[in-house]
Amino acid sequence: MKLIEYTVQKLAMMAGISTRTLRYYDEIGILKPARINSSGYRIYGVNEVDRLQQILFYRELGVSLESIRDIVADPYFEEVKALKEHREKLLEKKQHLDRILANVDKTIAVKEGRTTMSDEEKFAGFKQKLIDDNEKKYGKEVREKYGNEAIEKSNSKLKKMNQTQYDEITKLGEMVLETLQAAVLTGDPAGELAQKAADLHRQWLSFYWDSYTKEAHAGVAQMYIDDDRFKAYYDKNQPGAAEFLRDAVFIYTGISNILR
Amino acid sequence: MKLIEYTVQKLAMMAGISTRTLRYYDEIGILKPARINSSGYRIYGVNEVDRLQQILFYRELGVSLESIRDIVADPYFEEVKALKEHREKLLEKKQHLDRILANVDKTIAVKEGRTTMSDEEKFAGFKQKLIDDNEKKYGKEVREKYGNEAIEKSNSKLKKMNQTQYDEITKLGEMVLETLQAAVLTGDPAGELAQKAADLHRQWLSFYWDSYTKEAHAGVAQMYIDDDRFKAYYDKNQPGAAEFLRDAVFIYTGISNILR
DNA sequence: ATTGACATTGACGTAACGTAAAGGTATATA
DNA sequence: TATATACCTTTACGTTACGTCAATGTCAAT
Repeated sequence: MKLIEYTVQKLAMMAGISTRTLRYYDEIGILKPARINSSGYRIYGVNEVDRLQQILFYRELGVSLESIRDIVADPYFEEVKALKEHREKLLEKKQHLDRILANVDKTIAVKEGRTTMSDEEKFAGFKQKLIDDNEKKYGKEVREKYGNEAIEKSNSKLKKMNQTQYDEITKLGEMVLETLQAAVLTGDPAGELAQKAADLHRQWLSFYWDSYTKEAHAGVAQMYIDDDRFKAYYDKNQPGAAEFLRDAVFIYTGISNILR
Repeated sequence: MKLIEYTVQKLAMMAGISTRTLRYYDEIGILKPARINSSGYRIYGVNEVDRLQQILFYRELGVSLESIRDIVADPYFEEVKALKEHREKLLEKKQHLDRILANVDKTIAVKEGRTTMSDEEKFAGFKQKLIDDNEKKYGKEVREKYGNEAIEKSNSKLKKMNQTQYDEITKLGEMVLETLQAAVLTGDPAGELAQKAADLHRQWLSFYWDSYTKEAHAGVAQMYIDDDRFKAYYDKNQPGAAEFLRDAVFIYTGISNILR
């Protein structure tokens, strides 16, 4: 069995990256060479090839190099599990592209006079970060407002979150919006769809909160009505959506009219 | 008809970007506000909404802001045509994701012991830029070596190339490689597949050259054999691929043995 | 010995913003 | 009218992930 080794140019060319990138990766400790030969050259082996592959998968998914380093250097890093997560995330990325493609198609239809489109709709597919950004910005304010101690601990939990979990939140946030939109059309906040939206909303919030309580959930939902920033956001696509979500959550939690 | 206007936060929130991004886009001239009100606030209108949408489509495709500015600011910019190009490029991006997904799937199979994979294969999907990078690096050298005057003009043509055309080259380069690999298996440089590879190769080169000549084409193919950089690159996946491509091109051009 | 390809380190620069400070403006409320 | 809050501005510094270049050492072929 011949031991295959690569210098920087060979590995870079094989992987489709620059030699500069390999040196940078050595420098920041994300991909160290197997050894340094007597001339001072970096020599990479099969283990480094496999790690570079993983790095490139994560990079493709937009993960920062710092995060990638923390992930792949973990002694408990499980390669196959990571690969399966890559797979999921890549499929989500494809769905994201589909949403943008749908946007392009609709925009073409608009320009050709076949249909119309709100200014909001023109940015469909570009806003997935918005909902969780809102929670990041206002979540603390909610907790201060409603004085729930369990929720106060959410900052430490948020910091432990890696990119994969972050993406999970993104997906959940989208599902909340989509389900909510469909549920509003039913007009029934106690109905199956509305209760599903409320449950998804709970799941989404649970990423930020160390522990979940129905009171806090209901409090957040009420804030959507009381606070024009949230109300405007949810109502932009569908008038009444914020109020509907509030009603659905009240029914879901069994808590209503207490917070007014 | 009420005239809709947006300040930075409203437009940014709607588009899923930051207010900082909008100010930056104003600064670099890619998206100027419709007007500045008496307080000095940026006010955007429907035209700016549409332009921002186009900017975000291009950004999604990885086009630099400088290029985007040149494209959208062109008086002859055709919106619908651009949208249709976005569509094509997005579909290609999906195909790129499919290649990476296939790579992930195969890598999982390897780790689970179901199949094997070369080091080269481990980077499938990450190398689309490599071939045209090679031409960029060595193309001028070829022209100096063979003294073809028509080819000397390729620098000016290359500079006029926009991102869409650049991506077109990428796609063609891939097709050359794929077709070449299949053709080598036939063992017949005069066969249909081999001649297709030679033709794709010609198309790819034609992006760089103002005018095509058979002599220059044959010269490049011969260089693949004479120059270890090219030979090593093409032979890495399949031993003999560089020589096979040389033979196929000689037959395609009807020029052989002249350049030796 | 010479030449060309490949390696090293060190260093500067860049694209595309994120973040923060200082200060002005708009709006609602007491 | 005063105050508080949200929003706006400009200025300026910092960050991430490299690209580019210079100076110099190493390897292999002639």
